[in-house]
Amino acid sequence: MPPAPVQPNSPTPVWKVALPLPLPRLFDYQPPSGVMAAASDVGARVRVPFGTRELVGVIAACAEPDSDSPELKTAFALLDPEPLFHGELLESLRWLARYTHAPLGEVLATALPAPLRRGEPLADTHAWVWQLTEAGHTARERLRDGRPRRLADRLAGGPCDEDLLDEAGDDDWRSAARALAKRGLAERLAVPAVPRAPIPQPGPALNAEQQAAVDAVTAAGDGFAALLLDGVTGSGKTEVYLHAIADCLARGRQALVLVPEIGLTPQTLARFRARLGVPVHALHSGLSDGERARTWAAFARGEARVVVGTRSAVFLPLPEAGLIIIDEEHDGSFKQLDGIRYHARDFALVRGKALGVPVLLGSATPSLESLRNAQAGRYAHLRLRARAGAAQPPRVRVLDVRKRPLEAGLSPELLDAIEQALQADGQVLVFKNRRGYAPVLLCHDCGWSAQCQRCDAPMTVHAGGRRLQCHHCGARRMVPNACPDCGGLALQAQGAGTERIEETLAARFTDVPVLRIDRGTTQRRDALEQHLARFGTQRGILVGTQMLAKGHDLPNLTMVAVVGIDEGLFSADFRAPEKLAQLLIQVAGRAGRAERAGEVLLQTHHPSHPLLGTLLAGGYGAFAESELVQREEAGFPPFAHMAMLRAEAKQADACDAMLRAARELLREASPSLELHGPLPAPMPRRAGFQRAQLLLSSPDRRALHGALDAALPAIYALPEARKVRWSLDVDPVDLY
DNA sequence: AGCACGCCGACT
DNA sequence: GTCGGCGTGCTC
Repeated sequence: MPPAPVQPNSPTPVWKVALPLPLPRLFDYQPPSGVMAAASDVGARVRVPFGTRELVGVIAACAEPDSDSPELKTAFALLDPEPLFHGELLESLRWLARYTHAPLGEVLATALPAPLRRGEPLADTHAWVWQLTEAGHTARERLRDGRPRRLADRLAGGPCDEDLLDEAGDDDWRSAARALAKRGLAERLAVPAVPRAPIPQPGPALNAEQQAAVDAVTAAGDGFAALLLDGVTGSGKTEVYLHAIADCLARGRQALVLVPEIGLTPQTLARFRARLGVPVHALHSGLSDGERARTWAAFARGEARVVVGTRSAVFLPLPEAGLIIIDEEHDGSFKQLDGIRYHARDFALVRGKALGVPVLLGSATPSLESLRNAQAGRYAHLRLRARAGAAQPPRVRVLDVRKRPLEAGLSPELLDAIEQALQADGQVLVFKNRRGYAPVLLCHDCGWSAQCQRCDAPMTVHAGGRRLQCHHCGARRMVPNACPDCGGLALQAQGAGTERIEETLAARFTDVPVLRIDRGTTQRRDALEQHLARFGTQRGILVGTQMLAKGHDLPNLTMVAVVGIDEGLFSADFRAPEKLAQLLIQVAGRAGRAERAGEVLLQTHHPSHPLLGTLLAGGYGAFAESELVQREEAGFPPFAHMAMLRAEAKQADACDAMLRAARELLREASPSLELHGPLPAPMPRRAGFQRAQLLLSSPDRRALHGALDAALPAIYALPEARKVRWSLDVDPVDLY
């Protein structure tokens, strides 16, 4: 093809390419010979030379080259005939890059499954059909009776999908098809997959509150709306989701459902699949690259209709979007803690707005951010107050353990209560937010404690007291026979983790099974389900961490005992009360879901702590209201906006120097910005690196972002910045 | 982030 | 005399 004529005096446009590098700029490339750079290329991937290596980037713009750029290199190849990113997704990702102050190339790379990031073509999602050839049509009548004849008769009416042939029941149709193909009578063709019309199955009737919630979502129809579905455990939020999705599908639209990392169970998927009557795609860390890439492609082509996925599913293209749901919207796993530090819930809202579709946020314990938005009228506040069926809310009792003798952290009263619950044929859950045998190994003679060599953190005792393990860098070693400091033999495991509680309970209650569920026993995705299924509904004791706070129903669970909450009551982190309250409500929600009323025991040294008082007297709503007042008085989110600049290096002074220089630049950019630090990180040394941080805060989000926009180019250029690894976290969740 | 270039220690 | 330590600087 001859090159298109170029306007005289107008420089030839080039591709401005976003590369997956921590560099805040685009790179200009000449298109390969015979190709003109055109605006329609924006969003397509290109393979380009970069230094001595080869990278895959995305064309972010098509324009004249920068006047000050060096001699341009030529791109190797345009990888996409049609741009991979376009329309809403590209614009939303541009917004995310601006909001997180991250390079566009890195944002676009994190939005892609690995094969696409590497430059592989968009995965094939074609369906396969079989059809008779012309020869097949004429020869059909002469075929003998048998499988090939029956298949040919079936195909005589037109091409037939392989899936439908599978469903038709003749298990051996494939060999018949091969036989026909060999004789040139039939052929296999790739055709675009077409979404099948949904065949939904009816579910239980909705109560009035559920119906009102579904109506509110459907009323939003073709426009953006944010709706907070605030419903106690067991109030039937999932039924509301299913009805809203069914309505979305009936309108021929796609639905995206985001769930927390541990919420994507085979049971959840099975329920969605059974009810919606369309293929429901799952997207989580357990899938292969190929599966993720195929799902991405199926959504990009508009073939797939429903996805239930964790955090990264928020990056799926949704050309025919109709609804976005975020289940357990308060859950911390929606925030990515490394790389591009995005919040999937917040990004989902941005996408919903850009797509013009409703976004439904569900939780029994909404985040204070979302409650504030509801209070301010930005979100519709939908409430589900009634527990489905006849289930009673659990009775909650606070156990004062001051001056009580503790055995593995369990008081005699708690052990008695467990005994009683077991005698009544119930199941008991003992919840402790600390895994391992004991959190510390201490020398009773000299006070030495086992510290990690590479982190400023004590090592946790594991394996029944025989091994030490660091939960921060993964280091492991054996427990020494004698104290390394004084040589004494008085080494003692201090405190109790799930392992030690399990040991103690198993020794005391010898006639019932004791099952421990934590990251140590339950690595694999479906292991939790398998363990709980084997445990069944017999009387017995479950010991576990966070993992047990939600998920699988335990219909015979009559008592929940929560131990070790005192750290949460007095943590320095301003979000600790919110996290603790959410955890207590979630754990308590596990008890008494069946016809028996459950019992919840909270064991604490601080029975009169206001958090417990408010939570017990007024529930999560009352807690949240009083906590919001305190956040406002203290100038914390959601009444202020924050960003955290973190630095790590082998030498502590390098971090400090970098953050001090950055602080000067930020101060120049905005005199009103609140700057705290540089301060050592809560764990000043981790995996051998010294760490420090600078906290930025402002009541005005625009002021915060303006200051960052103004100062970041200079921060990138700081000589001190090259001596450390630094990162910026907008809306950090962990300050301490 | 990679990767090359560059200038100082213990080895074939 | 070389292999290799990681400091510094650049990438269209």
